[in-house]
Amino acid sequence: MTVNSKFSNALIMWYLINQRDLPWRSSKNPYLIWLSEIILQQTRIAQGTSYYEKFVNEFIDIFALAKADEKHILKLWQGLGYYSRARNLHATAKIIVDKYQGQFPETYAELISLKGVGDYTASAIASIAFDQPHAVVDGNVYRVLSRVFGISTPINESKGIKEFKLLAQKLLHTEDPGTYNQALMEFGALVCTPKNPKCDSCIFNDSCYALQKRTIDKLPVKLKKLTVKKRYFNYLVVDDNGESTILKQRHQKDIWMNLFEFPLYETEQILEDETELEHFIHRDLMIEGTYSIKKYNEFPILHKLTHQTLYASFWIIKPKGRFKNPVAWEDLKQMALPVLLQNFVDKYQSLN
DNA sequence: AAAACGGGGAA
DNA sequence: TTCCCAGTTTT
Repeated sequence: MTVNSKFSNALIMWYLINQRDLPWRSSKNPYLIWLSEIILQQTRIAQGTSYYEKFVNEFIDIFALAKADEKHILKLWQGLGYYSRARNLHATAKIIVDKYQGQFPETYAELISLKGVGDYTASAIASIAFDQPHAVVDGNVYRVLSRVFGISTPINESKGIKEFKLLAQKLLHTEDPGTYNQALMEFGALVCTPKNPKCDSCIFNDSCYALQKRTIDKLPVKLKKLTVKKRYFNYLVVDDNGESTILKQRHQKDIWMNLFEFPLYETEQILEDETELEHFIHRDLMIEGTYSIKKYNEFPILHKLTHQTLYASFWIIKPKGRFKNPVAWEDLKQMALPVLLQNFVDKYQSLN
């Protein structure tokens, strides 16, 4: 028995006993595998599972998903983040229906050409749904392989990306690549965890390089730190006695693309009073001039994203006359809102 | 090659 | 706080 098959056999044995019972594991339907993989990109199982259930219940197959409105899909996606995944999900569903007659392509090359499907997801679908020999490399795989084999090449530079992909591919259990891939990821999620890995009960604790060298907490190596910029958002919340408000859809290439929000006035720093807002309100919101305005939150609400920290102030505007493009508050239930906005709406409505 | 893209949970 | 999650796309 080779070193490689020893590794994959041990892993698969461990997996058959210790795997979690997850909803997408009961099927090899490529639609369900694809859906679960998109949802789980950069997302914990615990967070993604309920979304998977929602989507499966709402869209039983690729045809149902392709026919849906993007607004509907975004609403179901609300709170999961990285909303380009939802937009690409819809675009790809249409492509599968229109170009492939609803049948998922089975080759890696065709799969990776789909929107929102990169090397990881193409490999996952090809191996899990179609038993093809493509190794996945996700965060779990980087961690397990870097520790067990003592590889300190940075995982976020091209050299490391290639090296780990090559190693994962070399270790691949070609008889059952789907199970091998899932086993490796599951092992990283349950045993070889980022903090406090369970080395005592680890099946590789007699050979693990990092454990022997006491470098578990040094691996995998990840370089670079991200820069976080600050932004100051002033949301203008028109409230016509709880009847209607004004909502805008974001279209710019920016955070939350295609989600809805109240009219936004962004500033370079925290806005203390409303004088700077008045021109904007009159020009973009009001048809007839008079209204009252009051700051809702004394201190800006902090909302942290990966690359930016948002400081949000909400200004409540009670119009005396008509205003442009009113939307019933009731209709907000259908619109996808960023979590920051949904939290505000929930709090605001509980007070009225 | 680097930066952007969400939100949440664990330590 | 910091890290990072079944990564991909754009710059």
